[in-house]
Amino acid sequence: MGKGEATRERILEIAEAAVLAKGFGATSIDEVIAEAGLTKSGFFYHFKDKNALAREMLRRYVATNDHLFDEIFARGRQLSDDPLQAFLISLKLLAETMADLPNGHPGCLIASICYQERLFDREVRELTAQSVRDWNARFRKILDGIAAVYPPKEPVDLDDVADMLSCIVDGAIIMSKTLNDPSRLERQILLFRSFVKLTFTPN
Amino acid sequence: MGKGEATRERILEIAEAAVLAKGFGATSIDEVIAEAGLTKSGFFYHFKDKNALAREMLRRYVATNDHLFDEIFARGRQLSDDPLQAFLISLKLLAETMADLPNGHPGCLIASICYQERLFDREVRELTAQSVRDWNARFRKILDGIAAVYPPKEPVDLDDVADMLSCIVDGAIIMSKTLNDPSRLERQILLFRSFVKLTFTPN
DNA sequence: CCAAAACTGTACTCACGGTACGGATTCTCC
DNA sequence: GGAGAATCCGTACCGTGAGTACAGTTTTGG
Repeated sequence: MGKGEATRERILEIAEAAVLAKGFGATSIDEVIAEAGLTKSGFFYHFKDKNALAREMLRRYVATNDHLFDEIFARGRQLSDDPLQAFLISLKLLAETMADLPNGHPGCLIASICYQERLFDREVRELTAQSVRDWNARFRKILDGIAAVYPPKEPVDLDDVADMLSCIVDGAIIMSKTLNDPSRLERQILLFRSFVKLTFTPN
Repeated sequence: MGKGEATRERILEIAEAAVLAKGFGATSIDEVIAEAGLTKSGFFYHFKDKNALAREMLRRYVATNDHLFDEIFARGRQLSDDPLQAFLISLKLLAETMADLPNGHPGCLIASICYQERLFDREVRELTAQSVRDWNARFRKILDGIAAVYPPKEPVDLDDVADMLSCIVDGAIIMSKTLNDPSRLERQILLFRSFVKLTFTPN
């Protein structure tokens, strides 16, 4: 890794924390470069403008999350051959992972960008939309595997159930931050787990 | 209503739409006053700074939502004496109401503020937290009434179930906006309804 | 009609995003 | 070890938006 790449990474890390804490619009380049220890010229050497910064932040965030999901859901399948059990295990792991974050979940970049959409260009907005679609598709695939073995009791749309996980996580992060109570996120994921259990477990 | 009050109301309405569309930080006073048809001096006559604007916007938003909830859940109780049925009816009404918004739900001010917390003073943040607590308490009370008649099958924490509704609505709004698909909000509320039905309906 | 309320106008300040560009390091590779 | 590219600094500048100050003007309601 070249020196430039290391600087880029440092900028992205600092910027992400700042954006999640106070929003993109309120995050000044001046404060980011102050913390990163470089000048304005240095910053604009790496990113042509704030939108370029947003794009790279987003790519970084999505990649990190994808990797996390890969791990968690692979581990679930590894611990049980039954697709339902594997998913329930993974959800438990997900809840634990979220709960273990020291100061609570820092926030969801997609949600943060969502409420400031006009600030970003089409490419950034398309990136957020695509990542949400990908996550939903991932969950949907898992649910398909479960429904093939355990037909759901209540007639539910599996696409909606897949969406629900993202919705709950995003919503619970907001509630955790608003009420300053990190535990809510974990509890909401476990409640979603109860829902899945209740829906697919045969009587 | 004096003329000043009417102007205040007009400013708040314009500002709310702008904030939900692009975030508080990106909403300029200049554009708000241009649309409202008054000068900067006129604006600062009504609000001493942007934080005062945020406070009043929030009060307005919370009051509107409270009123909407009052109506919807009163209507549910009115249509059925059974607490579970009443809640299920109300959730259906809520889903319909959200779906009927012409351009999709404009967004949740609490969520919008949540991701820009550092921009606001303690009073604004306390206002958001209190309104979330109030909504959760409202739902919790309804769930208590249901659980008294229909003990839940899966052992769930009623506080968490109450939280879940807010989480899902907030999360679904984000997904709706991100994917530019207003229908997701309605479907998520109906899915929560399925969850409630599944949890409390006796076999 | 008169005083208070509801504005207007002008003229500032300060912070921030962004541009421009020349120069100085520092790294990399031959 | 030298050359060229990558990385970064310094400085000066522009436009926009938040906010202040304050004197003056219109509008409203009793």
